[in-house]
Amino acid sequence: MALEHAILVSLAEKTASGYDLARRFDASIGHFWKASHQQIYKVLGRMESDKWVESHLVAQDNRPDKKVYSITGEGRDELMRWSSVPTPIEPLRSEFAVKLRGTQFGDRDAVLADVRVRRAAHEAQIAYYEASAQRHYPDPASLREDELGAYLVLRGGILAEQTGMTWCDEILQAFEAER
Amino acid sequence: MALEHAILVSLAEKTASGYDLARRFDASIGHFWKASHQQIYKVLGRMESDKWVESHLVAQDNRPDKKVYSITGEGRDELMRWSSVPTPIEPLRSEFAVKLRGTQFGDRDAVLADVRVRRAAHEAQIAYYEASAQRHYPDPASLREDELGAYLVLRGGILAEQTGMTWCDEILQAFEAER
DNA sequence: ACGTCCTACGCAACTAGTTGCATAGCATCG
DNA sequence: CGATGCTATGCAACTAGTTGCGTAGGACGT
Repeated sequence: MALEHAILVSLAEKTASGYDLARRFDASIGHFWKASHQQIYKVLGRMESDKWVESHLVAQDNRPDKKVYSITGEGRDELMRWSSVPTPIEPLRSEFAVKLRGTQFGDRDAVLADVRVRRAAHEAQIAYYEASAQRHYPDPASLREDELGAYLVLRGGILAEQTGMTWCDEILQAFEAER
Repeated sequence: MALEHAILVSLAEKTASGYDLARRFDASIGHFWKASHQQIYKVLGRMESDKWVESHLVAQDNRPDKKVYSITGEGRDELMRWSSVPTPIEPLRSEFAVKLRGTQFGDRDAVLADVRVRRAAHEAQIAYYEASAQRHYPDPASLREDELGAYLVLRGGILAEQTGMTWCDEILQAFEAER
């Protein structure tokens, strides 16, 4: 269950409400672990019972009250414990790969159109990540200790997207050669 | 729901029992879409009610009977329909990325040990895929039409694993430079 | 005045997938 | 002769995550 730990990491960086977390998950951390607000609220409730986080209500002007969560000592202990357990290697899981494998039983042109769409999506995502890297870490040679993790994760995203694009190109080439 | 379609693709290639499918999912298709035998049996039941597949019992010597499934016309129609719908782009999902991001709140050396283990796993997987490619597709320049999809999927696996290894190297380098 | 969007929280019902177990015969190894 | 492991199917209970809906107030445009 990485969602709990993703939330702990996020709260260790900065306290937040469920709503704030949902927005963070739409942005930085969420590029590598998606979560809907419903899921976040549900898990936050469980984490509060487990004493990993605690909350207090904050009244706001012209806005609904919010419940701001912060990580507890036990939460930090759990983060430490979790970091020392090897992460299970998550197998690849790609519906697109299944489709590609079954192209001969389907609509070949539709699959190729799909590849082109995916290639464009990878390209856009690379541009987005590159811009983000440029903005937050203009000098990767000298990163603060607390920036290193986030930077390396961003690098992982860039590498993965570039690979996705390369794969798309290889697929298009192979199908064109075949025709 | 790609499991249904992965099963349809597999059955379109060759009829199989649930048990056979489970073993195929441990081998070829399963490298890109894992499924337990329980999940496969469950889904096969649903697919039979939906008339996408049909089964008949086959008695065997010295072995339990088996229920051999084959794809129906409706199943092939569904495969065709599915192939023409764009595949939703599946977001990255990596517990390891979450951990890397939170390294400052955890046990740095344990995380680095984890990276080394993962690097070795990627290396082994590449060797396995390369051997598989060599054995099944020794001449990629001249593939039969029905081999192309499976070959390209294998290529995708190799590319992804290589990227995983590259990422591990980058992480190790960055942490060594920092120390 | 009305519609739409944003902040903010949450429940209920569902689907997908995991974990643990049960059954049952035959093979193989020590 | 007993343990282990393979073939073969499946149920039950659980967890994680999705989809759809509800509430409630304020902002902002037309």
